[in-house]
Amino acid sequence: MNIGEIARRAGVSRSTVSYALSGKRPVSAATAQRINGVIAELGYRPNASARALAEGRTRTLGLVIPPASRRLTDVQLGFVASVVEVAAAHDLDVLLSPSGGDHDRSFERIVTGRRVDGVILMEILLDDPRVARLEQEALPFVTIGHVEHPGASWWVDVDYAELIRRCVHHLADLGHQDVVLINRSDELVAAGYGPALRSSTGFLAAAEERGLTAHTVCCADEPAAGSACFEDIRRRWPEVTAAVTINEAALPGLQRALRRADLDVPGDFSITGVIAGRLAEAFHPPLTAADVPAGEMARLAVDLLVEQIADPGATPRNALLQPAIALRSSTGARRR
Amino acid sequence: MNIGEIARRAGVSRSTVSYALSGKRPVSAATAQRINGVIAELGYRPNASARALAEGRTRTLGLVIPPASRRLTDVQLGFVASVVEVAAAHDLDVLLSPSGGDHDRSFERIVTGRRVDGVILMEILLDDPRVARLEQEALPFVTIGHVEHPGASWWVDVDYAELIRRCVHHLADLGHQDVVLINRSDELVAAGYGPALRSSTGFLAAAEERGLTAHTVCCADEPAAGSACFEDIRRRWPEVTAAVTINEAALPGLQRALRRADLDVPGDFSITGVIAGRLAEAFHPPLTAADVPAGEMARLAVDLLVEQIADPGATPRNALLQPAIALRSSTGARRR
DNA sequence: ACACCTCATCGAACCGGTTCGACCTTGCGA
DNA sequence: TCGCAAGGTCGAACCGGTTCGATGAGGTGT
Repeated sequence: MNIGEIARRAGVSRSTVSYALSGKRPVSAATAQRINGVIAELGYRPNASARALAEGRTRTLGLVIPPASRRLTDVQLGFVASVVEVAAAHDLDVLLSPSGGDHDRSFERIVTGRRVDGVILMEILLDDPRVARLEQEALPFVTIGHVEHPGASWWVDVDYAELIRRCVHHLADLGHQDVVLINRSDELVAAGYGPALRSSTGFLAAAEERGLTAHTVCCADEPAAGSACFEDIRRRWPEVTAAVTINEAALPGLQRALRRADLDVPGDFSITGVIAGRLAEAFHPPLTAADVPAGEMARLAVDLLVEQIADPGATPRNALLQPAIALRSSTGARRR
Repeated sequence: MNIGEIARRAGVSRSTVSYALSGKRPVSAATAQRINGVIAELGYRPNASARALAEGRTRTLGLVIPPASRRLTDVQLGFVASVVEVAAAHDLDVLLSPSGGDHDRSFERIVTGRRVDGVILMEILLDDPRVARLEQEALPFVTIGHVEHPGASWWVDVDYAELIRRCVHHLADLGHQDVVLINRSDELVAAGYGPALRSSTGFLAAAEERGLTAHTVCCADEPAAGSACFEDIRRRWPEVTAAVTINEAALPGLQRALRRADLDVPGDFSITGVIAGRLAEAFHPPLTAADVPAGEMARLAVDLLVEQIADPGATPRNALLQPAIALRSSTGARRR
């Protein structure tokens, strides 16, 4: 079922079939109809590899995800699904590449082998080697999160510093004096993971603005660590009455530790932060938190990438999202 | 940076470079070294599209996932991540295609355009049109779940009927007389989703074996539905003392409803079923449940697919997994 | 010394599309 | 009536690899 076969059966040349399909040159109505008839009859579709070779583009986007060993968070998973869906709307396919901070075989295969027209890079570090690699390869790309000094680059990010700042102000308004930030894992912070670092600076800055006493702790991305972390906080700083967190994976553990300590939320202790809406709703009570808009980020990322692919010379654009904090039931006035 | 350029700089023909790279014909040590030197210097990698066209295979697997609109469950997400990782170990890339029961554009693009060497089909229905499509296209594929009458086909599945049967026996051993199955959504059941149907039959059969009174309900895949569903159960069958479920998404709602009804687990009410380990641990108390081994399923699925691609004439194989039920703390003796 | 074989390499064809330039009609205006 | 433009089609080149058959150089056996 190749284009030559179609041409033969329709009694025309291969180029005429090609033009009938692409519409890049006029084809007489009679011929077009004959060709379309044959195509429909045989269920023909052009071979994607051949087309990619000839056109010099693959109609495929690469999506670099964190390695599976480090479990993807709920937000990240929603993001992946949305990217695939938005790309499909553009008639683009999505190739997945699990890759740690260092560029591994999978990443190299996609980038150097010209398997994709552009790349979306998830969970980038403040100084990410893969960014340099993509620039060197002159492959269009959009990062989720931005590097420390995003000269002229394309990215989409959530303004963690600002969101955390708002959370702190919200707690201060409620009368809290002693607050803690439950950050993500040590390793991520050490590796230079932007959201973790920016949350931390935003948190400390806001606490200072409002004259609060602030502590920050790192917590591995799993329930057990959440419990341990909370107990640690109670032991070290018993005066703390509210927590801000961006660590979704630790929430179940946090919940359990709160119950064990027989603390009522928000009566005895307030919790807020940046949390996927679905998880915030699942908490008991539902969490007052900013929801990372994974779907919108995916749409923006794909749109930016498509724009960049269409015109590689365009001046880079970016988007810094500031989703609103949804008021639910986990924050209340200080009461001790 | 194409193979001609490498050949020119190494002073050999294109075919010699190709043979040096593939090792399919001997190349003298001196020439090989010269070629490798040039390749390393220029950072050359063969163009994936050209190679795919020439070889007739893309070194890419297609993974058909449920559409993003229907949120992927935790297990499914773990599965996707594992598939990508296992495929990467085989030096294969993974192309994602969101597709509902009906074959849509994305699915057709992947299948007909020969973009992939084989397909893994998630969440198939008992009678799935996409299976027929793949057979017609003579494209190797492995299904997750099996169709009603899997003549000679390749698949991997979890033995829901058996697992649910064991759950019921476990509850019967603890003295429970009245049990309920909280199944997945009406729509899925109506569409002929295998695990839902097989869970139901396994549940009823086991209850009969042990002389239990059994009820089954469907529940949409979201927390709110879980609450409503549980309240409905209490109202209709107040004598029920234990539930078996495969609906992970409803768990948070179930949890909330239990608390509202002031029921202690497992003192007043026992819960078990087939649940992702991570979610089972997050429940309060941790759930006694069978864990769907997403990682192992992914490994098996990819291995089977690779085997089938290597030898399309091989006799089909399949795997029916029966993971053990992990005893945690959500089931106890009947006490009323 | 000659035939013969092996090893290393080359050139050409091929995979299945796209695209460019050329060609032949046909219709229109001057 | 002739010239020219536009419409429709074709053949050939090209994208960047792989693979097959042929060729030449060098070594061996008789």
